[in-house]
Amino acid sequence: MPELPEVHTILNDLAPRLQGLVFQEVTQCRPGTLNEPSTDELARSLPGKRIEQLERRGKYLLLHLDSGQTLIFHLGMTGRLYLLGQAEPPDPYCTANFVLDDSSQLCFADPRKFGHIWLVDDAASVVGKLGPDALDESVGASELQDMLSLRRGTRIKAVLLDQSVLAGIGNIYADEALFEARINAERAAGSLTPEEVAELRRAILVVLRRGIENRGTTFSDYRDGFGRAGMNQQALAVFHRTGKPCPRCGTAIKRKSVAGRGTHYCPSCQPL
DNA sequence: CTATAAACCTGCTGGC
DNA sequence: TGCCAGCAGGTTTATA
Repeated sequence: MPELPEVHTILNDLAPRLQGLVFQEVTQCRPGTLNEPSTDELARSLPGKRIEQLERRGKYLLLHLDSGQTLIFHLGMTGRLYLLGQAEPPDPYCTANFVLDDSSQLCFADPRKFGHIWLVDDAASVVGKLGPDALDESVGASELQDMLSLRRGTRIKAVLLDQSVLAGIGNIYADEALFEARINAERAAGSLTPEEVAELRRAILVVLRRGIENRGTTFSDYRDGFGRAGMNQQALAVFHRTGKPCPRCGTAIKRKSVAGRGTHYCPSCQPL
């Protein structure tokens, strides 16, 4: 599940390789991905346009073009966006292949087709509703406190997953941040003490930065901008570790559904 | 407002 | 060993 650290890793990989290149051709290898406009239309309008700058907003990757338009990718659950090596065989799940003027190929592959590609005149039409980026250091504990007070009756896990509050946190890093901050996922957002809010803000930054340092979390699908697996799955404390010992106290990690999401936690370190 | 659920999709897991 | 039902999950949309 590509979340902020995974998309950030892809951004870091692709930005130095793509900046300044011109699209030559777009081919569709597999139907079905949710493209707006269609891949056919992308194939008609992208060639000749130059990539000026790459940007990440939450889990979205933006390619700003010299036409003033923005090509935007969201990887959904199983999406990959990577540079295909020269002799590498095509990705069996490739839904769109972007050929650039240095003959490198950018492959968008997505087995479950939850991903999206947009080409828009105004990037805000896609990312305009996002809250501040979860890595934005200008968002401190007091700003987070204000956001939580607006959603004070909602469970804290649901608030963390809400991209209009903070952008970029998904199921993996929500569970990890709540563990790091020793906060139960079912707590009402408004019930957190100022100390807990400050701890949560710190924890969010810690787990996201660690995820980036480890080049993202790969359980099965995620790959970086060169098609390689990440390493952060080895650093996770609770996510996907049901029954295994809590790294802090040794208690067996539990899993339950909170806000409609599989939620992993230490029942001893994160009491309700 | 809040919350839950369904829909999208398909590889994988678990049960029989 | 093999088959199949059901789960997983980001986001949007619909319904309680």
